[in-house]
Amino acid sequence: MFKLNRMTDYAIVVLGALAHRQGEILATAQLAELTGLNQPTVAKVAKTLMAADLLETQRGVHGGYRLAQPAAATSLVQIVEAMEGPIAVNDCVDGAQAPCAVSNCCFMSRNWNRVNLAVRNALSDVSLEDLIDPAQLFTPTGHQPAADRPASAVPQNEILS
Amino acid sequence: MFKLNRMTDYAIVVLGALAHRQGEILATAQLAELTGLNQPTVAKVAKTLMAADLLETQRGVHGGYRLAQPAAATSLVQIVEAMEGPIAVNDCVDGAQAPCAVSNCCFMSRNWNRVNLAVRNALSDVSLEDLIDPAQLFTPTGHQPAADRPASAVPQNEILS
DNA sequence: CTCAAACAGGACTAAATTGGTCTTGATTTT
DNA sequence: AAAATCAAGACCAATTTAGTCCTGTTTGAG
Repeated sequence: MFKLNRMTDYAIVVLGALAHRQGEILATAQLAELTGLNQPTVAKVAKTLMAADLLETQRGVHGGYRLAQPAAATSLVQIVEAMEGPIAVNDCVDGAQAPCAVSNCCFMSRNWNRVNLAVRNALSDVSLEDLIDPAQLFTPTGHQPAADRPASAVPQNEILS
Repeated sequence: MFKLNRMTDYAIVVLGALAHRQGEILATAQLAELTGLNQPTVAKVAKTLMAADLLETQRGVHGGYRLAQPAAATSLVQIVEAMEGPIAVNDCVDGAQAPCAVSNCCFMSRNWNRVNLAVRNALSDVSLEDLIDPAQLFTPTGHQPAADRPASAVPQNEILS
């Protein structure tokens, strides 16, 4: 447990594909093909990443997405927070989405913040470039999408495996 | 996000109560009263903590639970792993519960393991004793359980807040 | 100027997970 | 023997997550 959402996994693969074709604008259909995800899923992920300014978009015919910044400049914590909201191991932590229900906040708060910061630092030390290996990624012989297998039996995130 | 389960929060409060009454054997009913949780919830949490050898039990009349080791010797990672299983930010990591679906494991595996280890270390650096403050915890004037409020509106984990 | 390709934004449904309760049985003390 | 207590697991409800779809807007090509 303590696992990232599947959508976050997808985001990393999509960003990886864009990093591999550095600077190019890729449409969701192309990204879907490169990553093995379905096009609507790619679109959803891209929308979320747009809201966090991790992607730039070009609308209209021949539109698509490209990285807003180099892969080396994008840290894992940016991606995770883009997809899942602020890192907050519980509601006692600064930045948690649900506010403390009791007005004089948790007496453990200081310690939880310490834990939270440590976790956050662990993620910020890793860049998108660190995470992907462009040489092996998104090549024809690499990974095959689960196109011919029942969708229920094979979750899409196995492409990360 | 990246949040601990509510059950893990409960576990910490229960362990905190036991740490406060160091060495004493407390029944689930007593723990429920001290923590503001319901007795069945305490029982469920205690069962899980038993399975991870974080508690010792005494059955029969005047039975109950006590810490299996001092609070300073119990790290947060032990508690989290007891309640949620091994720390695994995704399935590409050693120790993940779902195995890699592709046989030659993820090419990102090495990097994910690095991330995972960093997160795990962040949790192992904090002991149960660090986390709780016995002086303020479980005193009559401390926190009042959400007894008179509708259960649906107020999740039990606000006691951590 | 019109059409088609592509993104924007959000609503919606289904599936999976989590949280909480309950029941039945075993153990120990009085 | 009875009462108090834990053991183990089944079970349902609530929440969260994943995935799909629809309607609108923008842009380039013909």
